[in-house]
Amino acid sequence: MSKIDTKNRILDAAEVLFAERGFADTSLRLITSEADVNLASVNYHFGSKKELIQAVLDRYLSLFMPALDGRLQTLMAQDQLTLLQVFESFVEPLMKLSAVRANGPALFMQLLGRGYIDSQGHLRRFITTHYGATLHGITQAISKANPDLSPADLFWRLHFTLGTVVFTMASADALRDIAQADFGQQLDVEGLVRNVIPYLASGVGAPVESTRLSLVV
Amino acid sequence: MSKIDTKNRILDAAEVLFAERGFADTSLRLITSEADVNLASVNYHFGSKKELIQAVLDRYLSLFMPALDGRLQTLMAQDQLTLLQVFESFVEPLMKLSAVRANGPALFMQLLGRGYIDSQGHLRRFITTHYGATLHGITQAISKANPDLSPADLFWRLHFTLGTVVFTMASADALRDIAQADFGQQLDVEGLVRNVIPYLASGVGAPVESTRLSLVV
DNA sequence: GTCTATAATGGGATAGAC
DNA sequence: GTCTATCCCATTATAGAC
Repeated sequence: MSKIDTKNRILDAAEVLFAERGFADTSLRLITSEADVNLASVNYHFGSKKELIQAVLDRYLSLFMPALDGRLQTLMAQDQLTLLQVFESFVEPLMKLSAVRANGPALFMQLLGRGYIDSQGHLRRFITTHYGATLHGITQAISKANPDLSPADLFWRLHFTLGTVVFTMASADALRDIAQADFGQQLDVEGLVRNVIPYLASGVGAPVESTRLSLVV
Repeated sequence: MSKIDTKNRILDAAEVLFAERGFADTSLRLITSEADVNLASVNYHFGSKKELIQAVLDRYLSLFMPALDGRLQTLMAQDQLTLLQVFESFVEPLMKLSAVRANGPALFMQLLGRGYIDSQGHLRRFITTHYGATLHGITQAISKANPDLSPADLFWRLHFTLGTVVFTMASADALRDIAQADFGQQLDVEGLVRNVIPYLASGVGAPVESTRLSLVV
């Protein structure tokens, strides 16, 4: 096995620890000892812990977002599309993240969940400024698949969906252990993702009337 | 206004900060200065930061869980019940948490989300050991409302639901700000909860066949 | 029960030799 | 680029006077 450079050793160790323990609970000392590199090298290569976190996330985002973008554009060229199709278009870009490393898809989703909850809105801002076009493409595709949704409903349901996915992925390891112990079920990441898709599509496509009843003025 | 005792001053300050910033990012120094009590009093009254976190959560859990339990038992006495009814039975026990403090319902949901993601499974274990009977009642009610779900599907979809709710609530403040700015929409907590219910009910009730199609072997 | 003072630990970051 | 040594800061927790 060839020796990989220090920078990538740090990234590889950091993303696993960040995904498992969250950003705040992962010290640079832990990362560098796991990566078997010197403590000072993090600051040399990345400048600070915060910049390391961004680098870890962007290794995935810079692959995932353009791939998703392409998928969505293909989809939008169709006359008709369903919510199921929209959500299924996420799967392949996600699974291709195994190019970064074997369980890249799971790590990415876990990091996304951590990032959205941990730091107060840093990640949200980073994504909307850097990948705003792709995000807009998502809302357009869903709008086309379900034109009945008002912009406000669409906004909320997209965030419900995000919550479903990132929370599930953030606790995926624990949940799969339980499913294995209690039901003898073995799901890999793609199986888990495909398991959640009908739930998402059905939730996003739910009738809106009952929502309206309880709006507060 | 009457002077409340130190213990409750700590609890009141702690839960707000925990909900806003997460457990790891909230120091005892911040809590005690916000509560205007002495730093050492946390350890005197609660023993440790960890026990303070549990006390904060149990102030709500000890009210919410029995109330939900009663609701579910009433529901189970009916001949027929729908998923919407099951999820709507959560609303009143949740809203009654405003007895603890004005925005108790929102705080509780945010703390639940933080707890499930932050500490690696501590909260999950705490809830399953202390409130296992109520959790079992939830699965029974959903099973009765939708007998087609296999135990494994039910397990997954319940956790999808949990993810939807806690993630939404953990970022509720930011999301409501955005909804206000972009759509002029003002939702209070109950409005938000009732907004999410059709999504949940529809997701949990989604057909299971499409799930099966794409399971990976 | 409350306070001050301090212990003990672990964190991020950096200077400077190699 | 890498390493050691160290700075400086913040944390939790506690001892002991009041």
